Amino acid sequence: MAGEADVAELADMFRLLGDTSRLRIVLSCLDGPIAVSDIAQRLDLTPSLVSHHLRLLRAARVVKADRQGKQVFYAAADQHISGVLADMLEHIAEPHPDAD
Amino acid sequence: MAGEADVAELADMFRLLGDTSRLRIVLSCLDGPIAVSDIAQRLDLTPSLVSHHLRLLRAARVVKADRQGKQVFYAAADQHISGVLADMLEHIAEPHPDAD
DNA sequence: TTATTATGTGAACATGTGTTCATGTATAAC
DNA sequence: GTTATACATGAACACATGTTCACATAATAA
Repeated sequence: MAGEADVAELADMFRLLGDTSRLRIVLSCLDGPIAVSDIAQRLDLTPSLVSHHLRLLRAARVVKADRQGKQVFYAAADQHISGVLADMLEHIAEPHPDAD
Repeated sequence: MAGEADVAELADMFRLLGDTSRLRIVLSCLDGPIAVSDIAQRLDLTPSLVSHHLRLLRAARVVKADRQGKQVFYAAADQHISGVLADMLEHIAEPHPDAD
């Protein structure tokens, strides 16, 4: 169903979304292009930390950068990201018949 | 868009899928119910390791267990999981105009 | 009961990684 | 040129976590 190389890349993508700070950054980028400093202020994180995370997210093509003067605006790279998040939110929202 | 508690649970789910071994285990469960020992053999992992991972996956309701005699069969918990994996695979499969 | 198979679990180690801090680079205004 | 702002980056620390090993539990068979 999925090749060996795909599995590694898949895991990389999910691992990126598996951190709270990074996930919040991605969610902030879903609404539209937003500058690094605005993300930092909105999430109460240091600009340094946000930049570190954005570098990883950009390398994995989760977000794309767009420089405008001194500021750099980041936005979600494509629709699949929001699709993944929507599906996962549905999974969480599902009622649990607490079967253990 | 997403509450603070949801973000934490979302991140937990993605972190689980962010490990290669665990992701392969989940993928093995997509085809249908499969026993622990079969997963271990198919993926060349120790049954102990598979069991450790399955415990986490079951706790997060990614997979569900079904005991049948000595064996325990695991399967994907719901459709959202496969949906998430499909979307993420599409994201990876997308052509990259190598813009850095 | 004992023996065997299948799975679960706790501890310990090794490795990965998120965060902070200090510093560096880019762009704009003066 | 200098100064200020916005962002990026490298090192170092602290912590989380995947894996292994030894052992425990569940279920079947003799």
